[in-house]
Amino acid sequence: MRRCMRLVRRRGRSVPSGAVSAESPSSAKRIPEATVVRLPVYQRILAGLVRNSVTTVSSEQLATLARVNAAKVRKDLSLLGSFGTRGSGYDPAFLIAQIDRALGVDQNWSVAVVGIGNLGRALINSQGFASKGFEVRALFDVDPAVVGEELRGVTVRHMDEIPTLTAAQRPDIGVITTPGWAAQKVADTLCEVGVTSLLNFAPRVLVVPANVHLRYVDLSIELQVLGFYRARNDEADTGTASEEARVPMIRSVGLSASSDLD
Amino acid sequence: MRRCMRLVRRRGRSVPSGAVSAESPSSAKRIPEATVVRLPVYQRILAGLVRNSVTTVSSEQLATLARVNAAKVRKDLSLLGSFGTRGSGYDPAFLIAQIDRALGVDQNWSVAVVGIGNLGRALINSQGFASKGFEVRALFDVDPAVVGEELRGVTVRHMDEIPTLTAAQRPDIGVITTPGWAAQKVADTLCEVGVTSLLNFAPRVLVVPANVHLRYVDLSIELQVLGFYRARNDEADTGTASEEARVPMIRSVGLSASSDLD
DNA sequence: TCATGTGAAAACGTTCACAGCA
DNA sequence: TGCTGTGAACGTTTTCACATGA
Repeated sequence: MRRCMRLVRRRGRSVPSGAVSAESPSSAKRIPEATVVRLPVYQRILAGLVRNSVTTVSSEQLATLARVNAAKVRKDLSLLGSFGTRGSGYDPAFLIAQIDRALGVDQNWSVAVVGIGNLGRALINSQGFASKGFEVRALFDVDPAVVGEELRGVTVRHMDEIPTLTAAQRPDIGVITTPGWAAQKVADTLCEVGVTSLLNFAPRVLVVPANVHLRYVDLSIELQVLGFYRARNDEADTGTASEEARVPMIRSVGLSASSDLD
Repeated sequence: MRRCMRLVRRRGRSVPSGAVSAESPSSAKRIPEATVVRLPVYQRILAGLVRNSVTTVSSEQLATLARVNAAKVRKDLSLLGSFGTRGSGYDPAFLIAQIDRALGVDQNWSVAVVGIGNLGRALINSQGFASKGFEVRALFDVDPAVVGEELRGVTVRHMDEIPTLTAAQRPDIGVITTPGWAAQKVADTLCEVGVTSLLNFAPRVLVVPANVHLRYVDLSIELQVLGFYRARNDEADTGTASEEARVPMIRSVGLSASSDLD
């Protein structure tokens, strides 16, 4: 069972200690996925600060707002570069620009949504897509009642047309919002035309080529996870603590403990 | 043969005294969150096997279907107990029952959805809720055009009615599908009536009491993460490997490496 | 003085490798 | 023989603690 071992890992990760590459400032260090997931959160918070004309923010403040540990914020941000000022903090507007660059937001990705049911429609209309950097450029379904419909200026086409997409028309990101039973076929089709980033909302484990990035969003898993903790912890302390337990917003008080979950 | 039972006491948070800090009385081992998230996936796969009248499954097979490492499957399952048979494997139906129990599925949680927009409607109609163990029992919104509407047999009420819920009417899980700006207020209200499990779809970091379990589902974060990897990796290896890289569908072939990221 | 940036340590999660059992 | 269950190794992520610099 070692046939299909993936040899090509991105940049050799066993970097000798102290190997600080003195080259391009942009993608100097490897950014762990855990950090990547937090960057949009920081970004969102920073945007709020900018709207409120805040011109300086410390890692401690940012951490409080993001409900994480301050050291984590510093580590995360330091991966992008040294953008803070010792003694005072970070400039929100500048930080946003740096995070944007790291996330590739400037590239304006095109998105195709496959499966125009309730969920698909919800996503198309959601904030998430409206946000900068993402544009819904193609919609697909198989239902004759839906094909031809126009949503947000984009006409729904039949799924059979996906294979006819040219390289120029090919979306950067494919979003799968079909029923579970249809998801694998959709993924296959999208991968075949060269889509390499997929976001799957269907309750199904998908098989895709190794070069394709696949992320899952799964409502029923989230519910079941909540159910798990509900069944475990809550039975122990039901009823108590609805008063004092409220997490303090007070600055500089360590909120280290409650960072992860809760 | 376990040499020390890790009585995990770490992360002394500043919980006021009197809180029930003792370890969980119900089950033996602590189940890490990473495992909890995978359990519903296994469960779903096992259900498919049962439908196909499969009576035995090995960790290797299950791992292949779930696209994870076989050792991980065994570790995960062993946390629930020793349910396998050496030399042959696991009984899918039995395993489902065990996972169900661990997830508290037998308890039939009641769910309230707050924010009956596109997304809320999509969720209400989705498979996730239809699945066993979850029942939408209350719907809330502020829009007069929506309040009074009936969805799946449940009438939408005004959010102002949330505080009037009795303990018996209180949902086990609250789902927040409002716009971002309204989410914190909704969370506060739900927490005040004693809801201790929240699933937040609004693009906002929420502050909740320490005893409340809060999970996030955030479309724009997922898109941005995909954008990140798209911008980083893909520019490097476009064009190559579009053939050899295809993950084999062959059963029992190791897929060890490619599970997590990528 | 104050907050960043970062080695070092701790915690956590995954994978290996194999003892032990059906 | 074949597969589970699990110590131990390994890799990743978080947190600590403090040197460094504005």
